Amino acid sequence: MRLTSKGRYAVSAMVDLNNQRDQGPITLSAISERQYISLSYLEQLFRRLRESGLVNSVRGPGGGYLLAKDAVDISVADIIRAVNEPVRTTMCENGIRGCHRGQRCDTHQLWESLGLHIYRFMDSVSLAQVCAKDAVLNHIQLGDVARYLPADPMAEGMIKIEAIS
Amino acid sequence: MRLTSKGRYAVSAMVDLNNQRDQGPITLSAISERQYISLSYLEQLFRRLRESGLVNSVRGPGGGYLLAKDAVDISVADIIRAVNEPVRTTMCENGIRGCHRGQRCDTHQLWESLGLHIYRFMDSVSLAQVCAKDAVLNHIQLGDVARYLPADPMAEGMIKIEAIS
DNA sequence: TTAATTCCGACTAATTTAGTCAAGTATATA
DNA sequence: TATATACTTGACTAAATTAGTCGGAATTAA
Repeated sequence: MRLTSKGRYAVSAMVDLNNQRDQGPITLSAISERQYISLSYLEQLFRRLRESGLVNSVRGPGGGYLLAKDAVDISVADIIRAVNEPVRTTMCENGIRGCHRGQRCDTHQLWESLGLHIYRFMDSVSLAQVCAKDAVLNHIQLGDVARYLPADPMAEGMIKIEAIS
Repeated sequence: MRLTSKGRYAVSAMVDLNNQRDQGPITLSAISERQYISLSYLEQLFRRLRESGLVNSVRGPGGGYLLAKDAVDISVADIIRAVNEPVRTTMCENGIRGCHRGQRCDTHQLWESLGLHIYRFMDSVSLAQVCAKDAVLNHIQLGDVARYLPADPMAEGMIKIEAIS
């Protein structure tokens, strides 16, 4: 999980796309103007968003981009994952096994787990939640981070998140 | 909040430091060997960790680094924040007000809020939690992400996290 | 005094981010 | 059909960040 301004750009663009979803296909130049992101850079980002199945494209005049699914089914993590390269594991050559110099990297699983947590958290925030607050309050309330649940509750213990205020 | 392998290195080093805390000051070369991080790069990272008050240094032979506070009082976010440059806000020139070209950047507060969430989550995981599981299971259980609370519960609503399994 | 070790600044290389450019291809519409 | 619109693609560049390297200076235990 990488978190840089690249992901920020992508999230901003997707928010824009969803906010304008009644207008039919949205052109990148329109997004470019509203979000102050260069058209060419948006082209790069949307190539990836399309390849990840998050947006559909319509070519020709009147064309543009549309969300491929409902905003409640798109998480912030989906968007960030789409535009980022897969994380380069600098410390470990292979995946979860066999770390470099033939020795076990004893912090590998540790970071894997921590990364998983962050990932799940980001996956718990949907584009719809982000957009709703953007439109209404321009601000996300903590209480709206609905549920933060592991894919298999039995596997690793389970956390319940409740808004209590 | 930026999340790259730089932060990973720093967290790994801090985990190592805490795991060896009974041994007195720990030299960077020892950490370098155990964690496969170059000594010079560790020097860069520890300069920042020291400036942020997360570690104390002891110079001269027998010297090295020690955690400046108890591991329960150091969050993963503290560590990552320490080694990273302050985030460059590419889209907005000033802080929370006055975005570029004189116009209001309508996704600024949005991302501020989302970033705040991620931040708080990372702040809820302490080095001690990370280390405990590293030593025993080499794995963090979800149920151990103890509390995820805003600094001022009244300000923005409040979330309670409970392990329920 | 000597060796171990942190401290510090300047430098470099690799990678990623951000952005440009110059072509294409598809298609609605005049 | 012609044309303008808009996506698609690949190659390229510049800036920033990451991940180091290097050489020395300061500190201090032995």
